[in-house]
Amino acid sequence: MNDTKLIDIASALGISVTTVSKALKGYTDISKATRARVLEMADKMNYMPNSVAVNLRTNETKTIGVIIPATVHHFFSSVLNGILEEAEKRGYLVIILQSNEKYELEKKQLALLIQKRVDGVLMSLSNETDDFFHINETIRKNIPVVLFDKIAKRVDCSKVIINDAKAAYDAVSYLINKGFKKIAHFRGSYVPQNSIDRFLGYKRALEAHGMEYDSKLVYVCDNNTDFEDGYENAQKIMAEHPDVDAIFAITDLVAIGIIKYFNEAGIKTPEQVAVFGFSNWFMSTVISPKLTTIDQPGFEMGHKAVSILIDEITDLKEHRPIKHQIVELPTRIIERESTVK
Amino acid sequence: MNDTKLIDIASALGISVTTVSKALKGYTDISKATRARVLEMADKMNYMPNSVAVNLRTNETKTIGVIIPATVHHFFSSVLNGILEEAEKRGYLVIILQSNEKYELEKKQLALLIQKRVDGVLMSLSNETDDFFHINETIRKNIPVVLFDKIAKRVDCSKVIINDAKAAYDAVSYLINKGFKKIAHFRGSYVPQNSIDRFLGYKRALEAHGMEYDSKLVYVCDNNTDFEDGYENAQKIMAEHPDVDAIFAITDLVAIGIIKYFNEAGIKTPEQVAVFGFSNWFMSTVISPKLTTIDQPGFEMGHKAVSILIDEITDLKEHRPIKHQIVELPTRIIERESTVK
DNA sequence: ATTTTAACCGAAAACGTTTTCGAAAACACC
DNA sequence: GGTGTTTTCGAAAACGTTTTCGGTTAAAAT
Repeated sequence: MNDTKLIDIASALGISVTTVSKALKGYTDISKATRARVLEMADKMNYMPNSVAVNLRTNETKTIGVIIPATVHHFFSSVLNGILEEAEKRGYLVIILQSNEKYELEKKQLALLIQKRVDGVLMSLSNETDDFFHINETIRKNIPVVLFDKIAKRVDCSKVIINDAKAAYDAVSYLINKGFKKIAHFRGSYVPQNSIDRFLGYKRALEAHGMEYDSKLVYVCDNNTDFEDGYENAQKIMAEHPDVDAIFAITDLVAIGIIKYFNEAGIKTPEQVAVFGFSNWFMSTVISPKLTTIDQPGFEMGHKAVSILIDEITDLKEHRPIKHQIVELPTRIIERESTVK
Repeated sequence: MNDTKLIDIASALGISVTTVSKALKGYTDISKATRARVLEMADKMNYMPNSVAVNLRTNETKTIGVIIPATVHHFFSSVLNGILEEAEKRGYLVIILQSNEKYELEKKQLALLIQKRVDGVLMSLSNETDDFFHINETIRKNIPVVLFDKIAKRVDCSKVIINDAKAAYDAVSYLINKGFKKIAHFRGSYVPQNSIDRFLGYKRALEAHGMEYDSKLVYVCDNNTDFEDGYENAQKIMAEHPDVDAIFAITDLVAIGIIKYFNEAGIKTPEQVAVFGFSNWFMSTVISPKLTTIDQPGFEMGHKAVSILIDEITDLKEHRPIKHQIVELPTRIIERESTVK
């Protein structure tokens, strides 16, 4: 254990800790000469400031907390990637917590982060979360929060999102323009905003193009971890509505479940039924036929969210007013085989 | 900002900070009565200890650092999942850093973690890493390190691994027993231990079954982020060795690249050429034909690695001798369509 | 009535920094 | 030689805890 601290440098040089500290931090009231001596000695003794002490004194930890619903998830790991890169670039470390889509866990973890004195928090809400007191409390405590992807419209903070409704609208419009007549939707569960918005986009696109919305063509897939849901509902819809000719799925995972079933049941995609996914996961190029989907820029989302968060943190520190922003990242249709005859 | 501290409780109750602190921590020299009063007041004032101050005083941060080569990677995100779960259960937070397979980054990040005063470090080495000074230095500073998956045999610390050589040996033996005669290997780059070990397992299996090892049947795939490498080398091998009848790939990603090419080129899998992957990524069930592969227990690996690390941290704290352990997690063959005719 | 013991509490130091403020020294000017 | 100015440094407080050690009081024992 050769942990050198300020006092070691000070006594080695016969000067005070104050002077050493100031020399290292470039204060101007230290002469060039002693400053040089300090720098040299610090280097020689391999000095590294004790972050914990610095944190206590400066009241900032240069750490941000991140709460996501899951890590084993292509989209979220992309976001994480963006977060880590941008945070590192700006000199912040990041503590990750995963809520496993549980509201209670999410709440507990947020409390943990606050206690750890993180400088700010990045969150994507769990599917269960429909009460936002814990988030509002955090904001009230002057800890900046930025929400991404799975957000709550009613919380007053910065957000980084895609326009789920528009993306879904575009997807379904695309299908309509391709000539598909009976378009079903495999939606997600009822609470998350994305799920609602994508459903609304689906519905609006139908109505905008003079097609009748039929609630019986909407199936709920609320399992996020495997493609069974898509598989089973595909089976079901073909029994109940054998004349459906396209399905817009809430995620690539669901879409892949659908295609899996179709492949096994000998239902041709896209000839008999076209399939449209959402998110552009890696595996959407692995499945055959390759999946048409919406590209959801996870990496950029992580980048942007960190960037906004750190800006708010520094604004707060310097007593500048912080203005919340809602950034909407563009999405686009990735056309592949599952929708082109 | 309503951050209550010990002194707030103390003055509200007309007692000293010492007493409050002791009451909260259950010291026995505080009367039942005042202890109750303190607890109640702390609850009422919503007291949460300032971790930074505690850290400084106790000289531990209850935080562990994790350095992995990549986050957008099915295996590593599984490990991360295990790490997060076990760490949370044991009251530790985790700081994630990704090296992007770069040695210099890995080194810098380790320094960052040390400066942050993490209590221990979990690492999976980058592909470039062939110098271990930074890790040995960390250990010398009495910061426990446990390596997982991509380890260095020469570093003296605990490790959690699979037996890559044996797993590869089993895979190739399986192919041999299935009657495949000309088995190629798509290996990884030359530095990482896994890559070496899987290659050795391949070679030994051939030799053990009286088959000749031919270095011309070994192709190098050193790109870890997409399946192009597998795709291109599949193309190449079919030109150079059209009579190959099985390929053992170093990862599922490479295997999927191979199958993709075969599907496009009309080469039947497994009829003409069987394909064997490694890791059991999610997408190995998405590809058609479904991929036979080796199950690599990422979640358990994360779990175990954290468990060992925290044990070492507490042993160290209580001045017990720490004994390094090498834990080898079992793997097994997942037989799917890509190898059964 | 005195001593012993136990129960309860608090002063103070410590963890390693940062920053304010004042003091000393050096220099300049008349 | 006095006055003012600049340069350079350090003492000390502060951040919020934890823990040691001693002190006070009350109860128990003699």
